[in-house]
Amino acid sequence: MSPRRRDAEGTATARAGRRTELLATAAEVFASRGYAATTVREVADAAGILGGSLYYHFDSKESIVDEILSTFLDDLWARYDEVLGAGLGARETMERLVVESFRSIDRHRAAVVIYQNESRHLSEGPRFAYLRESWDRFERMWGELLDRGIKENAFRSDLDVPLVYRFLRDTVWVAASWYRPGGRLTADEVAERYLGMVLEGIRAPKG
Amino acid sequence: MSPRRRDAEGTATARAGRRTELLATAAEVFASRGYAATTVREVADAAGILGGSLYYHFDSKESIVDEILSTFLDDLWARYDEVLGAGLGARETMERLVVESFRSIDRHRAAVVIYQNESRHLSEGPRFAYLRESWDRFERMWGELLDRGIKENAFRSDLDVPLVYRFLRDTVWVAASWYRPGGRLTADEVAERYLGMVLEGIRAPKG
Amino acid sequence: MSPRRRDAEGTATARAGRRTELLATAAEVFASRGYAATTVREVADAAGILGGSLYYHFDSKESIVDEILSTFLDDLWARYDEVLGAGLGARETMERLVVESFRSIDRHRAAVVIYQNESRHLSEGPRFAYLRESWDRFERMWGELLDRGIKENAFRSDLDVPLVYRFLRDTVWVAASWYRPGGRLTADEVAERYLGMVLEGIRAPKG
Amino acid sequence: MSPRRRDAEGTATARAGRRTELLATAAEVFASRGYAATTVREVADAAGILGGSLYYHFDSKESIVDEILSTFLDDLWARYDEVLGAGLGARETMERLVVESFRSIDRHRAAVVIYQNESRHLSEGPRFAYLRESWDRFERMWGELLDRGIKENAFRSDLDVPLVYRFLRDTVWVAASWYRPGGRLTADEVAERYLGMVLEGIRAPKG
DNA sequence: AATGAATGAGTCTTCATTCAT
DNA sequence: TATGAATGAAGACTCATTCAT
Repeated sequence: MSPRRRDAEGTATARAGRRTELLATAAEVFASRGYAATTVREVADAAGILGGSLYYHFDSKESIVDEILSTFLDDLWARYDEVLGAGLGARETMERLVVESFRSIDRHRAAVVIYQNESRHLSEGPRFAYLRESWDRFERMWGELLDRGIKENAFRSDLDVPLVYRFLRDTVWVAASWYRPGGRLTADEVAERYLGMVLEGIRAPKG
Repeated sequence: MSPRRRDAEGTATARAGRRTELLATAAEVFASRGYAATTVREVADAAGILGGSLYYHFDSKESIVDEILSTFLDDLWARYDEVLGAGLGARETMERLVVESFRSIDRHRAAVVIYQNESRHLSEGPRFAYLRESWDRFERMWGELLDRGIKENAFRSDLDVPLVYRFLRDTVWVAASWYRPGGRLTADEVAERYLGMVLEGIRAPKG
Repeated sequence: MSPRRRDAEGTATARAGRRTELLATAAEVFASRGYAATTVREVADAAGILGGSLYYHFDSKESIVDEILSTFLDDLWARYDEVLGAGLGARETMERLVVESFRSIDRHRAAVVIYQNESRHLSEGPRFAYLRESWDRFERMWGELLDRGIKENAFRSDLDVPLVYRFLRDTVWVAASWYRPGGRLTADEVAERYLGMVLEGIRAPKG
Repeated sequence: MSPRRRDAEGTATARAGRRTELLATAAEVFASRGYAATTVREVADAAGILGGSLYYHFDSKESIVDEILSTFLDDLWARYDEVLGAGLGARETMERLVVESFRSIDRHRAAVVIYQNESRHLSEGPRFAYLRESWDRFERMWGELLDRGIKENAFRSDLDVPLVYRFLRDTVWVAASWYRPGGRLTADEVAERYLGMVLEGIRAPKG
């Protein structure tokens, strides 16, 4: 690699790095104060620059959340698609989807919190059509998986699928509101315990 | 009872009725658009009056959410306290708490949504100390209940109590985001299925 | 007329009156400082209210110019249409159009100045399509009138119609930049002298 | 001439050339969007550089218009002064002034548009005193010329001089708003037709 | 009880300008 | 010469709140 090339890459990387940095900062602030209640100035303060300076990097407050959420969802669906394409049985698929979900909470905690709290309101605008689409794919994915699991005798046959889908969906994501990377449990450990609870129930086995 | 008094009471009742009406309207709007993102004017529009007119009934936007949330929590804890005071076993206590929770979603859907979405942010202000208190009572209540249930051999002894507490807590309340009174299932039916899932798990029983 | 009705009308009139007042003030300020260079605050100052208060009456700065210009053009075309519908000869039609133009400068001086200075820029937005339409009608009107006048032998046959059209068009409206209602000459007097100049030329008659 | 000197001159010339280029670009943009409504960034975009880079060449946005307008006016008055110093009769003087005016529109179209649209507002600042002076010289020049023409029996004796002055003044310059160098008519042809109209009028000669 | 008009602080955003590189 | 990142003042607009009627 010539020095020239290294330089050019260095600059491009630096630029992308600054963006990523600002997005991470913004995500943190949006997650903790709420998107609507957060002022652009607060985001800028947290980034150590002035309010107006953010607009050198981003078009608008909205485009900031947009980028935060779409980055998260792109990453998430890439992992999900890998799992779904692996040709596994329903229960193993479900287990791995749950693991990937908790891992994505680990990587994108702030984004997940925003997704959880704001996507319902944001998805009304045309700019956020992808949120609705993601939502729908989610619903289809879990619905089909539960149905398949029942057929494969992996899940109980008396499940109320739409209801279970809702609980699984929400239950995974709300974890973002309390999970702290580097805390007592790793993402994989949380996933394991969560699966234990969901699959086996919490009642003591009859003796 | 003199006619005078009846009049006075009639007026007072009418006034209280109007208040309740306005609170219900406001709760609905706050729930669907988010508290911070909702303008006083939107609430007033939904109530068919002008923005300024709301201030005849309430001191401020904040005092409106305040009243919505405290009404809901007062009612909720009254029911919880009844259950807790009944001297039941851990599992039955848990079952009845879940049932009361879903019933309260049925009665206060909008308030629960607001509680779910905004209480973290709101509870920072001094006016909303009761939200933090309620949160703490919640945590203690479930923690003690789970511990007791394990001792009583009602729940599996290998539960990760803090984790299970979090899942139970969130899992119940997020139901407010999709539950519609008068829908396919009554609150009690949802509670029953939910309990089935949580207690027994979703995995098909072996052999 | 009952007192009730008088009251209602009084209120409606007062409301419309306030709007008209604010529009007149805004037009004056836009005309003297230029639309883009005028701040909403300057308009509000001139009206004796605060900047934000203007938004009780109008949606945006743009909607203010919009209303100023469309009011002026509606009035202008109503008068033009009367003249055009009167079945007069080309020269008399032209004379009366010029008179009506100067009269409209008298009634809508500020609006005409704005129209003159800003319509080119404004008409690019979709909201101001009517400016382009008015412009086109103008062009057609004068083109046809000049052609007809030449056929009727009212105007010289060697006129370069597109060129003359342009001069007539601009020449009339720029008068708004110096005409002051209540000055040395009335609108009708200016029109008369203007017509003398345009029709007969300024060169001394030979012989 | 040493190579060194040639180089230095070459560089100086190149620099001056870049300046001129940028000024032409800026003039075009100011003319089409309006000075106040044009951002420095738009000018830079049109020149293919970044916003901040303009400040290597110019002190401020204001100094750019300043240079555009003063260049134009210097050139214009140099030509006018030649005509005025030639000792011609009033009518020939007037004809040649008009010709020079249209020629200057040909050479400085964008500058003339800016002059026409913005000089009233700009001339309020101290930096643009020369605009007011030019305006005054203009007025005196035309006033004296018309008076002299009447005395010399070149123009009709019943002219309303202040009025005719205004029409001549504006009428010539507004041509900049539609004239396109290289169009159907050359500047001299437009001048000729314009003079025909102004001198002889547009009415068909009697009998 | 409610209206209509206004307030004034604050929000998002723009933009001329600066400056290290 | 030009770039990229930032500044900071100002601009349009919003909105909770007030108050005379």
